Amino acid sequence: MGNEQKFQVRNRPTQKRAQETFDLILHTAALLLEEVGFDKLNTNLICKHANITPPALYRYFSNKYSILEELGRTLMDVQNQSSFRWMEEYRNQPLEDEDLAQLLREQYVITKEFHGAKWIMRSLRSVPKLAQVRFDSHALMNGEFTRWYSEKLPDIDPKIIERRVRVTNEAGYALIEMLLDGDHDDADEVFADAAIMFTAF
Amino acid sequence: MGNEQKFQVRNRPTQKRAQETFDLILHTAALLLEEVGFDKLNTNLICKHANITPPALYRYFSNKYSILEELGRTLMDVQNQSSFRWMEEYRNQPLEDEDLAQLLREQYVITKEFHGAKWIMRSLRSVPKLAQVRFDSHALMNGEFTRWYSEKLPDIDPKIIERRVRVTNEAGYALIEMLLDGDHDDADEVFADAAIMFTAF
DNA sequence: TGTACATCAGTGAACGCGCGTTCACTGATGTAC
DNA sequence: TGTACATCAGTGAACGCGCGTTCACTGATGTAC
Repeated sequence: MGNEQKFQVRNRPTQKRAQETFDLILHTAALLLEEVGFDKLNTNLICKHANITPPALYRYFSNKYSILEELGRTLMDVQNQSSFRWMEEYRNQPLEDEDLAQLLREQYVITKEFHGAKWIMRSLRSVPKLAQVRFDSHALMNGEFTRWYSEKLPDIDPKIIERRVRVTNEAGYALIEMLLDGDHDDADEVFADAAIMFTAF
Repeated sequence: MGNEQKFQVRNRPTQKRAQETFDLILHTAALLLEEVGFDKLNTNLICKHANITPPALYRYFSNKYSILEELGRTLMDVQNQSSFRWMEEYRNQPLEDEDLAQLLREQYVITKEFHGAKWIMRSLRSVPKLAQVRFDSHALMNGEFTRWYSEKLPDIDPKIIERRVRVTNEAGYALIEMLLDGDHDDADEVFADAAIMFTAF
């Protein structure tokens, strides 16, 4: 597909002023996502709120999808870094329910504090052009977790571990999205329950 | 909000011809969703494929959201009916892993066969105007499942049951969405694993 | 260290396409007598 | 049972708004000598 590149970042900024504009666009977009949601977000609106003109935005991003892609990569990256730290910490320890709950809680907090995260996660789900970002990230994390568990549980078939990691990760993300929707004031209990459920394996 | 009604069905058809057009629009939209996804779907496109003119569509639906809403309600309803049947069947029996796996599998099959279901579920997640459909349906099912489990487990705090039902239902839907994404050929095993996980409660 | 020049960054204004939406109309269906 | 009339269903054509996108330009930053 020759037009795939249309959804990548166009020019990475080089000068300091350019870097500021680049960041400003991403930051403004994230704030606007929180305010108006994904479908109402558009490039003109971002420009208006960022006090720049469309061609300035257009220099760096082809369209709103490429902005979302950039935000999505950043969010996934922040989440993944947290998982890596957790894996490192518990590499040589026995694992308990509470430890898993801790991981989920931390993911939740990180995501909650990331502007527009709710919408970013949703659009990574629902926009085909962005699905790749989510897919790559999940594939990476599933792989890492599978290796990590395999070290801990060398006598279990890695294929089974892989599948269960996939199931728990997917469920974990879904629960975080559920809680981000608001109206749920029992995040801690939900994660505690989920952790019990996950360690059932 | 005075414009809330804009996303409801406008006129329910009365005559036979009208009913056919109404159904044709929904059916065409569902097929198109499978083909082009949610963002590329629009009313003009639906009209073209259904061989009708825009005002004909507009007589019944205000816009693509109201079509999605109708499709969403229907899908949720079909899913829920299946859950009701399952609950009825196992009301007076002890529950085993395999029974839960059976429920999940049936939900999966039903959803898979419903045209455009993947996109319908996704848009119910990501479009705020449609979120209510999903919310209502989940609230209903969580309530029903909570009552059902409470009968079976009278000595457990209903509040805990409610939370765990919520967690498992949300996870269940997420797994179905994951599997609908394709590239996963191990649906049966995933559901078997999930059932083990869920019965851990 | 200053200046001349090249490149980078951003502006202002416009344009064209596609989408939702409407208007005035024709044709189809149902109903009263 | 037939006909006259009311209402329902759908057409054809157009329009206007908003969005993405571009063009020709000005101003800012970096660099070579």
